[in-house]
Amino acid sequence: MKAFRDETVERLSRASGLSPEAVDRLLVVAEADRGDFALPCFVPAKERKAPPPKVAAEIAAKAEAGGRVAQITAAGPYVNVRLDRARLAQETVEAARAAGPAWGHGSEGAGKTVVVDYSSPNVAKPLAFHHLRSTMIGNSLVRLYRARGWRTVGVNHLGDWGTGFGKLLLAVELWGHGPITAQDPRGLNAMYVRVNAEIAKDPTLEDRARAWFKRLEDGDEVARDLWRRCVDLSMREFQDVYDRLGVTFDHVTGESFYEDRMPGVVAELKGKGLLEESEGALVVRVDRPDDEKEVPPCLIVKSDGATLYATRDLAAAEYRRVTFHFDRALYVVDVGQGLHFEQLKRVLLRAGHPWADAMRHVPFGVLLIGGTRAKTRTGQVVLLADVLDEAVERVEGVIREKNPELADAAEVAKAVGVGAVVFSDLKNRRINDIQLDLESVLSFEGKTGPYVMYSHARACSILRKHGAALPAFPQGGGALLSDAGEQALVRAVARFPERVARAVETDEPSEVATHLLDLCEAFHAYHARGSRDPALRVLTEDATVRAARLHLVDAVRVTLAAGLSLLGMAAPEQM
RNA sequence: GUCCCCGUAGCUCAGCUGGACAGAGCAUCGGUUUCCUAAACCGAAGGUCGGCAGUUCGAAUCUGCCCGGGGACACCA
Repeated sequence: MKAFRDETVERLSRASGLSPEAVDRLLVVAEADRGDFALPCFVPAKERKAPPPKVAAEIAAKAEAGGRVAQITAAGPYVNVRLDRARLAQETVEAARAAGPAWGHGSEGAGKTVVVDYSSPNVAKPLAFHHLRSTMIGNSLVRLYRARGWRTVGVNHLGDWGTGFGKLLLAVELWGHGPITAQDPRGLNAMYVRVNAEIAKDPTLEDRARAWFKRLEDGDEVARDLWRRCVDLSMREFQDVYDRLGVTFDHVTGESFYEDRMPGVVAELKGKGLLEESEGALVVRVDRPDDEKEVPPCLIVKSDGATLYATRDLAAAEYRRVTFHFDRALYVVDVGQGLHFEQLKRVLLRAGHPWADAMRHVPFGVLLIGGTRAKTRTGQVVLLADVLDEAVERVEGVIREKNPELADAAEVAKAVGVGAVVFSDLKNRRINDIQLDLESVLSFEGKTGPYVMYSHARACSILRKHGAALPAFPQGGGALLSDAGEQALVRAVARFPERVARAVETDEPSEVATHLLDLCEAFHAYHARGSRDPALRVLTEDATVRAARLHLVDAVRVTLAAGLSLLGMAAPEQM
């Protein structure tokens, strides 16, 4: 598609006298029935002090069609461009099939490194449904960046340190370590919920929890031992869910990993004269004279001498910079932490680290339950593992009903069930808050993961039915893929790579998800019309037509498989 | 109080680096299975793009104010 756009720009540039850059800025993608591209002539008309329709007519008259451009016509104030669709069909199908799983890949990230911090759950709590967001958005971003040539480093920054642990150790002091010895992660969580409830009733317990964390930080052996066992227990449970989701990391480093680096961070800030005492604590002021808003100081050391997560994030940022030399660092963390990352970046900049500008908070909306934010502390959670179980079970039911012959039904149900949950999270823009609505997460009709996977399975089914290897693309076959249904597929396949690039630019996996839905819609409509008219089937009588259509279906299959993979989903060949 | 995000059909959303008539899915109603998987397709109905100004040849898209919802604002992460 890029070659087609470039050529369009070149021809319009020559005809209009505008620079290629100017044409490229103005050129829009037209709706299919109007052509392929359109050039609105309002801006050039203004410069020439002539009416837009006149300018459009002049440009259209001067422009020469040819090559990849079939037709250039004026329509009111617009110049419409129609591409050589036979050529577009052929080049697109050939490019997609040649690329295979690498369709959509690009090289603009070559030589650059991105560190992606995602999932990063707190230890001693189970993975709840809302953890899906950071986990799957981050997982997808890693795949997307890698596809566009970046070297990627996926980091799981476990919350295994902090006052939360003090609370847990306090709980053990109060009620014993039963859940730990019993290897019972849910019991551990119940204890965490209970201790938070107790603290809410009796605020003096808060201080005792802080004291426990201080003991941990000071290296107290009892505290250390309990802590280690809690972390191990949680990690085993996390890994189980990550395996089911197909999520992996390059570096799993808890906040505790930075424990011995924290004094260095504090010393650095002190050495640069940035630390100030405030109400017994040490802070760095990060407001600037030209600020239009208030940016409160960043708290580095608490009044009892213990550190905070800002301290650890500073240590982590410096560590990642030194270790991975990143050109970009993403933090896939909910939108509520915007201020924290703003402060973090400002502290680093004040400390003379210009690379901090490469840090990007990639925010996402929170999960709402009954209109209010889901909180693990109050125990008001839906476990992620339970949702996955439920989804897989429902899919098994659907398979029994619709495809009882399916050989590896259990495996397929796992893939489709998990895919349904994953896709429900990735299909919308990150920033939207999401209401917990299991019915829509577990529905398999309409714009869902199973719908996309089903499209892929149907494409595979047609190719399987054909049996033999695909014949060569027929001479002049592009012209056989010329009707509206086929052209819609060609366009969707052709535009896939630019959507992937855009997903990376905007850190937005939903760019890919919505594009796949568009493609699926076109594919199902194309597929269904064969029910009415055998001549419109892919596997039709005419061998030449059949060959051209098979190539197109294979290009669709390649695109769906590549897209699903970028979203971190499986693409079963049957379901 | 200050700041951030969101506000498009009954519900969930797409469209938002401004461009030709605002699109889907779910739900509702009506069709399609001797036919490449009906997890599908086709059709009907459904919208003051939260409101008011402004910028512009042109605004769902940009700016300001207001309203509504969510969130952040130091010793939690």
